[in-house]
Amino acid sequence: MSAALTIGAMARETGTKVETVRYYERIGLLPQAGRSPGGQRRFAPDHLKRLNFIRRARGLGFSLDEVRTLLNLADRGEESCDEVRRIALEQLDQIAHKIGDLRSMQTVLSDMAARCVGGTVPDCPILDALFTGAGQPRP
Amino acid sequence: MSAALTIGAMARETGTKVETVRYYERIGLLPQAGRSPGGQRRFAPDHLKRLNFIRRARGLGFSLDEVRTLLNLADRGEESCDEVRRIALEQLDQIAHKIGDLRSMQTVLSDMAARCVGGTVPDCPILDALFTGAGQPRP
DNA sequence: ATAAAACCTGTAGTAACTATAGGTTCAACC
DNA sequence: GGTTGAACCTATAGTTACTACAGGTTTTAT
Repeated sequence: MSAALTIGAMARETGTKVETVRYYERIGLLPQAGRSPGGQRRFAPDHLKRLNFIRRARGLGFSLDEVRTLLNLADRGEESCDEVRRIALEQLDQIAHKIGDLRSMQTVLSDMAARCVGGTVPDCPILDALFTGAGQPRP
Repeated sequence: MSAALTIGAMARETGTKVETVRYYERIGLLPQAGRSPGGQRRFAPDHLKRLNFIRRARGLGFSLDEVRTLLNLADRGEESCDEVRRIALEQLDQIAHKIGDLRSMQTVLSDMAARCVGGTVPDCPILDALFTGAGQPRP
């Protein structure tokens, strides 16, 4: 028998609140956990992996619906291959954009931090450098 | 006189809902817009730039509070240079992590899409490849 | 001049948590 | 075997960040 995790352990290891873990189970993002004789949840390592994924994806700005889609991709076997490919490419596109945006931010912030060492921030125009004008349409 | 934008134009150009623009103004993320004689909002190009920034940053998983912090960095002149530097470095750290996570996702999704061309998805273990939180040291 | 589109305020609803209340189970110690 | 305190349970209410009306006014195009 592999190690069964309590909800507290799950939360601790993923930086999640206990209540949030229960919430994810309730809305079906995490499959129902097993229960102890007394009725407390006992999670399998698989649950932990899944929760970890959810949290990271959320931190990157994916909605719970998008996370659900990504997880379905993972769960799905070989059936519906075209669909899998379509979704994967769609997400890749979004990810490329996100990385681009983060890179721009990185550049500007590094510049700023570097200039700050000198003693003054001349007039750090973070907005100008980064997000001038209208950006790409969002999917 | 530079072009004054209606709220609809602002929304259209940034992929935002009109209501959301008003919301940002209400909570002080966007400074008060000017008004037409009849009382409708008229935004300056600066507002557009700012709104654009907010939207992108939100799409990258920054909270409104973090966005506010970032905007304050931009607004601040040369005063409080140490503070600016501290926050910039902090955000840089976060951004580096986010880029790393997105890269992992990219790798796995590309692999999946590539394999899908062949006709079948053998058993694409997106979770295993990516976020094996179980025992892996977090970067 | 008029009609449709876009705007206004104000309020209520949704998504994704987060906190609290009031009670039960578990594990560790005597 | 009894007790006690941390961790757990359900259920519900509150928070954040929007989003969607309702009911009315202003713009704009004919």
